Amino acid sequence: MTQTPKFALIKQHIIDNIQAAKWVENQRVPSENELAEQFSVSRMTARRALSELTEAGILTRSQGLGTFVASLKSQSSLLEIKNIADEVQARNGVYSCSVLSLESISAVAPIAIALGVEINSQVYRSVLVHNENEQPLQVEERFVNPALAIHYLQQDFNHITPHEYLSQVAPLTEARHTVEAIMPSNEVCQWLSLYNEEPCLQVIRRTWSSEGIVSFARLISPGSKYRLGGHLTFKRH
Amino acid sequence: MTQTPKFALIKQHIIDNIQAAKWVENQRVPSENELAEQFSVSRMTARRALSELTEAGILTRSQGLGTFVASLKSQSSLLEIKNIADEVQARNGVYSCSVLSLESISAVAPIAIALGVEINSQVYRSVLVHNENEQPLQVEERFVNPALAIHYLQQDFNHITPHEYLSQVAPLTEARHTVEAIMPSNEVCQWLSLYNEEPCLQVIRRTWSSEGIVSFARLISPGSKYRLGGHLTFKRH
DNA sequence: CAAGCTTACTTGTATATACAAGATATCTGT
DNA sequence: ACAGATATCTTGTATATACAAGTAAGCTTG
Repeated sequence: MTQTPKFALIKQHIIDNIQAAKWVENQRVPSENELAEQFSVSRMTARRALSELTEAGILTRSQGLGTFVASLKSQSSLLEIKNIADEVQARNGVYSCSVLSLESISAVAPIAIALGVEINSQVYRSVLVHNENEQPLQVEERFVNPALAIHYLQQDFNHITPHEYLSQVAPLTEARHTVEAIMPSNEVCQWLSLYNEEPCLQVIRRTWSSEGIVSFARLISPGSKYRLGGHLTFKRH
Repeated sequence: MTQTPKFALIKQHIIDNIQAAKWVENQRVPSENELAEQFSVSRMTARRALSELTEAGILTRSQGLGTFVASLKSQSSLLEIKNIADEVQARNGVYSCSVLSLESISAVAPIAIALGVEINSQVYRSVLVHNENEQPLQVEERFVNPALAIHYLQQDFNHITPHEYLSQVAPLTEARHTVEAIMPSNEVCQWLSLYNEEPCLQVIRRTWSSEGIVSFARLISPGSKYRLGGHLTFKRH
């Protein structure tokens, strides 16, 4: 009947008022009943507009008090960390991958701690080089908790990336990353075929599933060939 | 009456089935009417459970077809880029800031293009050094579109960071970042008091408001002192 | 056989209603 | 003056109902 639903019109009205700075941070916005009367809709429809904007982080509500414009706080923005195979394909490159090592090793202290397993227990380790057009782009050294990915060593990582495989067998619930600029070790220089020393971007990623820590990975790329790109749009409407 | 609301129980039931892998990716989940009967609730209550899980990205719905378990796809995760003053304070450091330069300059081509203004028009430029415990931690070189932040040059950046000020005068709608590992120029080495060459993390950030491109910033930090930290929890329930 | 109609199921929008529960100001009795 | 009850606002949960609209299967008809 109506081209755009009524609740969407009310949402837009609220967003407009906030963006025009007529309603400022922490200011009260009309109540469900007021909006219902103002727009000649039922309370449930007005409620839907307020609820969805609350879910989107634009408003905050509190029972008994009312609904308010949310504070923007420190406006921290987000950087997306994508699958490297997807990234290469997205720019029409040819992706390939070489498995340099795939083994079970005895976990030394820092690795055992990072994986939450006992020191000197067996863990899986893989070293892959991701290539774009046959040129090494990133080396991935990964330690995997064998309890959560029993068949890790049997995988063919030319067909499925370690991250994809692990997401299947142990659905991720949490991830932590750190990004640093480092000078590569000699070993990494060899893996990446770097003849001249150059700074590299290192991403360290630890992933959790509901069962515990799944894996711990170091992703190292030469600064001249790789950058992390991020893109974020704030308020959706 | 009921301790936990009915719609929350239904949500939990669905999440449990997905996490137990009883319902897998792209599989259909019970319809609103089926859930309503199964849990002896009204359709609207069952609908709420499905809608909220859809909003959270756990399910996908399509009119006429049904509701399905969402695919995890490439599970790209997100890295938060925080305000550096907040970060320093969060680890109990003393934050301070030195303004090295604050001026109006003539925009050379690459800067004019990045800001979307005419070549050789005047733009604002600031160079700040952010310190933690009196030690330089990051240098911020920023170019600002004067049309969108007229009083930029009159600000006291010891009281408000450029990012905070710009967020106030021109609410951000979009941001793009790239993160790279670079070797610092001599100029940057001086600003950061680096005596030995070391790799640095460079974040380039462009920000948009509804009026256009607001600013273009280079944030450079020594690799030995600074890393970007990210943390993401996937499914909330 | 094939094009089009019907039917049954799905989700999407909208309403009217009821009661619960949190917050706040006002009124009341001591 | 103060404590407690009350009234009245707010949001939160839940139901029953109605119709709209997208999808897919089966059935009808030429």
